[in-house]
Amino acid sequence: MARHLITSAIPYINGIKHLGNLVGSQLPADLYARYLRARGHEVLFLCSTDEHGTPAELAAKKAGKPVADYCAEMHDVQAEIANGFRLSFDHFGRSSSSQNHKLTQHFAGALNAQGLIREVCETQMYSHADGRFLPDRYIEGTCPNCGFDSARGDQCDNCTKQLDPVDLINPHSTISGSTDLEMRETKHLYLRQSQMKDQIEAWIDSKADWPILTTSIAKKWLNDGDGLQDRGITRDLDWGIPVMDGDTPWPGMEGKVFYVWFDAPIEYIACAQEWVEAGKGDDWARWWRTDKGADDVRYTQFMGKDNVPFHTLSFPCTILGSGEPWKLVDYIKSFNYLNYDGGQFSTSRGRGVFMDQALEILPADYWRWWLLSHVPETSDSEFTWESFQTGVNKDLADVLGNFASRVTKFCRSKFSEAVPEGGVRGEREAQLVADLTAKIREYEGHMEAIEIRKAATALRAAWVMGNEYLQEVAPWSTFKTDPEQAAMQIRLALNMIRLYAVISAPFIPDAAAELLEAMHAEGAEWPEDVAAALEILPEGHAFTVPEVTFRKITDAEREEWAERFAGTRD
RNA sequence: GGCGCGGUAGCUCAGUUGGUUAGAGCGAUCGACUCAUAAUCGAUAGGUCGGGAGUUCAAGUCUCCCCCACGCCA
Repeated sequence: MARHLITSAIPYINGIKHLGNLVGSQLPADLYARYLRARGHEVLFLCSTDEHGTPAELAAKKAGKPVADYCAEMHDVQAEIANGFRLSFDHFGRSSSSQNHKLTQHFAGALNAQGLIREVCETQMYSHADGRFLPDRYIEGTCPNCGFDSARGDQCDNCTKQLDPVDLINPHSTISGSTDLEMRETKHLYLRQSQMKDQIEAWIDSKADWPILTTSIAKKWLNDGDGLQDRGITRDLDWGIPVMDGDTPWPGMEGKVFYVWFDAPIEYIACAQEWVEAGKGDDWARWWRTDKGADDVRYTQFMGKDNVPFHTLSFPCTILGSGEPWKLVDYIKSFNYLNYDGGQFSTSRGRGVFMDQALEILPADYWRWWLLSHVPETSDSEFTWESFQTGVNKDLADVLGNFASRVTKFCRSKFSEAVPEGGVRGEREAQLVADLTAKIREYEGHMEAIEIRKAATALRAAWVMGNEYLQEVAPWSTFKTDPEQAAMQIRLALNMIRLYAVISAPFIPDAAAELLEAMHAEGAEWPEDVAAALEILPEGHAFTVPEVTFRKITDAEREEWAERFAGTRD
């Protein structure tokens, strides 16, 4: 038994995420957390909402609400949807929590004490009408290069030229439309990541077992161009964590806040403090402080590839640079993107399926199974309704669900709704136990290595073994000549239903729970000994024929959904 | 333009440190069975492993060049 700290990249607050976001971090993290718990490990699985920054402010403004209220509401919405997908966070926190405020300010102070913060004076576009500095992308004007009239301050979408807001002709604020802009001087804090390049690189190099995707992105940023760059960690905004040097004011930084990328990962730690505050735990430090026991913790992070630089470079700079004994990540599992039917999911164009919509259509397990068995581990993968339909119908309805159905219904009709008595297992049964044992050990190996697709394949193969066995021993035939033989075969098959429920639970927790309930099973201990696990339901043990565990997706539904989600949400 | 991940049977993908006849699932075809959600099980299907060159006794698996897709950066 070990202790595992697991975090999923924290989703941004402004709206409901689509399936691509889900499969890229939260869902695989949940799978891993559930698996480790099932194996008896102590797990702390944390996630939060990432709430600071300009997009949140603008989304709140659009909704006509104070930003704090907006974030509180959206946090609850995201929490409810996460619950709908059965994401088993031990705590779902908020980066705007008081804990994160204090901790972020603490880290800034610690980094400053280590000489890793420098102050930089720079000029930025200020909008009088909006009463604020504008991030480059919120300024538009005519491109000096191609004449495109809606070029953004950071880049022209037409000719792709990189721009500076001052280059734009007739620049205006996209927030208010105002042209009353001026370049103003402002002071900001930079984290001197360049000082830590060697230390970070040595650390990355020591992680030979990380996914190629993770290390290749990290190394690119370490060695590209002039190497690891210092990064601004403050912004001229209202909504965020006020800049402080620990718990004392930072002269000249009044009215400024930390930039989201700085405070967001720190929320991983603050979330553990929130977890304690919420009464769910009593010692966050033993998970996060190596001087308080966290050396025994294995920390695994899950994220999409766009988040890799922050987790391999920026956040480690914060942790290591503080000079304090904070727990550093042990393994980073990163994912490629999930595309939608030939293109990208698009939040702005409403293209693809969003988390709330998915749950309106079908139960969480359908999505969990398909998404996890197609998770973009080695390269981008693609969601199509055809693939989803066949994947769900074949694997869940035909192979697993129908197995439970055929066994329980046969037993009810030939014997009763109780595990039948009599008969003795023979060679074929011993072979089945051996095969299942080998397959389940393989499954465990893939789960421990977080090879999710391979784990799904192994799990499915275990399900198939039940059907193979039934087909071969044909209890419907043996029943006619030797009912005790049939009883033994069905008794074994009934136990297999229970076994399948236990090992499948990390992927499809609701269906697993339903099957366990139908089998009137008590407990769901992991089958360390498969032979023993297949004798847990004894002769005479009553069960209930389960309802259809997985109904099939019809062609009509598939067509309707394909059209409905093609684009333009609301 | 630079960099990164890929380009393997109709589709989705596996293919360890190079080594006997390149694999799985789905789809398709044929067969078996009839307990079950018209479900299941079995067999078959011959893909120049993106293209070219090279290293090697031996390359999908290493080197170089090119093409394509996606992404990141400039």
